[in-house]
Amino acid sequence: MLRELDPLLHSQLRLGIMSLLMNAESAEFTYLKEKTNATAGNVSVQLDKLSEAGYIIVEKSFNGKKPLTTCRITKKGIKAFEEYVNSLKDYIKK
Amino acid sequence: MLRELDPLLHSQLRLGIMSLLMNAESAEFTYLKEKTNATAGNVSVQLDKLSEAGYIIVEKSFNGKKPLTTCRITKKGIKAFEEYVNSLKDYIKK
DNA sequence: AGATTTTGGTTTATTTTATAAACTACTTTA
DNA sequence: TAAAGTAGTTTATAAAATAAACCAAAATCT
Repeated sequence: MLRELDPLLHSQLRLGIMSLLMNAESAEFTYLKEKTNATAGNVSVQLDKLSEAGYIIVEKSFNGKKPLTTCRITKKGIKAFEEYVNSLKDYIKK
Repeated sequence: MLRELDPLLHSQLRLGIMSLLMNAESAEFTYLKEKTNATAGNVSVQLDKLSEAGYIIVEKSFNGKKPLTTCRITKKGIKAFEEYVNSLKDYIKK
C-alpha cells in the first residue's frame, strides 16, 4: 500500500522552497522567488504556510530601509522533508 | 532554476495510479482503489483525467454482469512519468 | 420471496489549494 | 517631481482534490 505524502510538502512551490532551504544555511525572499520562478504573492503565501507548520523560520528585517525576508529550515522541516522523500520513493521506484 | 513538474502527475492519487501501472501490465479499478487507499469516486475522476491526457487506456467491460474496468499505461504515459521523475530529482537531491 | 448489504462503479457538490491580480510602502532614477 | 522599480502582503479567482450522493446489479440474510 502506498504511503501518504505530506500535503504541505507535496506542492511544487513549497517543495521547491524546502529543497532550496535544505541546501543553504538560509535564503532571502528574492532568491527563493527567482530560483522557483514563482510570483511574489505565491511565494509569500507558501512561506506563511511552511512557517505556520514550523518547517521554516521566517525573519523579517530591513536592509537599510528595504524590507529583507530571510528564511531558514528548521529541524522539524528537515525531518518532514526527509520523510516526504522516503515516502515518495515508493511512488517513483521501478 | 527548478523545472516544472507535470501537474497531471504531481498529484498523490494520480501519481500512485501511474506508479502502479508502471509496474504492472494492467490493473483493475478495484486493485488501484485498494492499493492507493482512495475512494471510488476519486479514483474514477483521476482515471478519467489520465485517460483524457492519453497517459493511460481505460477499458470498460463486464465480468458476467459486473462491470470491470481495466487500466493500462501508454507509451506517452511512460514517457511523462519518466520525465516527471527526472524533474523531481532536482527537488529531492541533497 | 422479499429486504438488506455489497460490489463496482459514476456524477455532482463541496472544500481546499494554488495561483494571479491588485495593492502598499518605500526607493531609485530620469 | 513624476515614473518606475523593489520587496513584499492581501484579496480574489481558478483549478484541484475529495467526499457525498447516487445507480444498477448481485449476493446474502431472515
